[in-house]
Amino acid sequence: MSLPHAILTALLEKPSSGLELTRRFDKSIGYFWSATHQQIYRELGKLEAEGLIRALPSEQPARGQKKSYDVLPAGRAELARWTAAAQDPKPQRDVLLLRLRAAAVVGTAGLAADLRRHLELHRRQLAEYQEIERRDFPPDRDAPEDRLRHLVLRAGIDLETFWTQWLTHALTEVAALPDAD
Amino acid sequence: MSLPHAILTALLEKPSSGLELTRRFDKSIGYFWSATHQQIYRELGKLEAEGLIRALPSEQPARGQKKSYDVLPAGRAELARWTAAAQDPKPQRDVLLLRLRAAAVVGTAGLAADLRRHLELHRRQLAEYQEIERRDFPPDRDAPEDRLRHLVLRAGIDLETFWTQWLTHALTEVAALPDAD
DNA sequence: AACGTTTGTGCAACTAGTTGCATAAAGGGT
DNA sequence: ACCCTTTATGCAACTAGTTGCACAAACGTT
Repeated sequence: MSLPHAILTALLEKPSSGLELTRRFDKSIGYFWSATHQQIYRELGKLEAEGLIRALPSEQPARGQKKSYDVLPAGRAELARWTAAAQDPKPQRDVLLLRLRAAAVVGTAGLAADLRRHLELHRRQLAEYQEIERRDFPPDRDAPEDRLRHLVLRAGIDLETFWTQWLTHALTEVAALPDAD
Repeated sequence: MSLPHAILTALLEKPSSGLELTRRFDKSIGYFWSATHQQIYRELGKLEAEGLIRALPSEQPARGQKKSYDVLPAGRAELARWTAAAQDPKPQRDVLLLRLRAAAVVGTAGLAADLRRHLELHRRQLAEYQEIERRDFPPDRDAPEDRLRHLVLRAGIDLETFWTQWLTHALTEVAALPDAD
C-alpha cells in the first residue's frame, strides 16, 4: 500500500497533473518506487474521493484537459502517519539470483550475455545517480530535507555500485566454469 | 513469472512434497524468492498439468496424504531455457527509501524506532547468512555448482551488509535533524 | 477544411501474490 | 472411544501491479 503515499510525497514536493506525475515517476521518485500512468490516474481518483488531495480549481474537468492536484491537510497527516508507522520489510524476490541458483543445476549455457547486459544497465544507472549527486548535492548544501534526500540517493548509488561489482565477479566465475550441460 | 522456475530449481535440487517445498522456501531458496504454501500448491498443480513435473507414484492422492514431485525432462529443459533467456530487471520498489523521502517533506517524527527495528532485522539476517557460509562453504569446497551457489550467498551477505551500514548512517542523520513538523 | 501527431486522461482485462479459511488424515493422551 | 494437536493439501476472495487499448483536445501541416 505504498503507491498512494508515493503520490502524496510527489504532490507535496510539487503539485502536478497525472501526466506530470508520470514523468516524475520515470525519474526521481520512480528510482525507488516505479508506477505506470494507469496506476497513477487510478490512484489520483481514489485519493481525491477520500479527500486526501483535490483537483486545483481551474478548467472544466473534461478528457484531454489537464487536471492538477495538490495535497489537502488530511493527506499530509496520512503521509506523516504512514511514514512513522512500523512496517515489515517485503519478502525478497530477485530474479537474477534465482537464475544463478538455477544455473547451478541446469548449467550456465547462454547466461553470460544477459549478465553482461545487466552489468551495463547497472553501470548506466550508477552514472545517472552520480550525475544527480554532482548536480543536486554539492558539498555546501545541507538543509535538513536535503540531507535526507541525499541519504536516499546514496542508497541508490551504493546499491548500483554493489550490483556492478557483483555482476563483474559473477561473470568471471561463469567464464571460469566448465560450462557443463 | 519466476515462481514456477523457483519450484523447478528446488525440485531438481531435491524432489519434495508441497509442504517440504514450503519449508525450503522459508530458508534457502526463499532468501531471494519467497512464496507461501498456497502459491506453491497452486503452481505444483499447474506444472503437473503442463507435464513439467510429475507426482511420484506411490500413495493414493487424497487430502492429507503426502504427495511428492520430481522434475520431468521437459521441466529441466524449460528451466534451462528460462535461465539463459534475456530478462529485464524488475522496476525498483523500496518502501524504506520512499519513507525517508516522505520524511524529508513531512518530518521524521516517530521514524527512528522503525529504522532501528529494521537495522536489527538486517543484522540478524546477515548473521544467518554468515553462519550458512561458514557451514556450507568452507574454503576448500569449490565444485562448480558450489561456486555458483556461494556467489548467490555472497550477494545476500553483501546486500545485508550494505543495509546495516546504510541504516546505521540513516539513524545518525535522523537523530541529528531538528525533528521539524 | 482535413489529417496526423502530441499531450493528456482513462477503462477493462489480466497476472501475480496475499489472506483467510476449510478439509482430511495421523498420532498421542485420557 | 473420544478429543486435541500436528501434518498436509487446497479453495476462494482480495489486493497490487501490468498490458492493451480507447478517447478527447490542441496544434501544426498541407
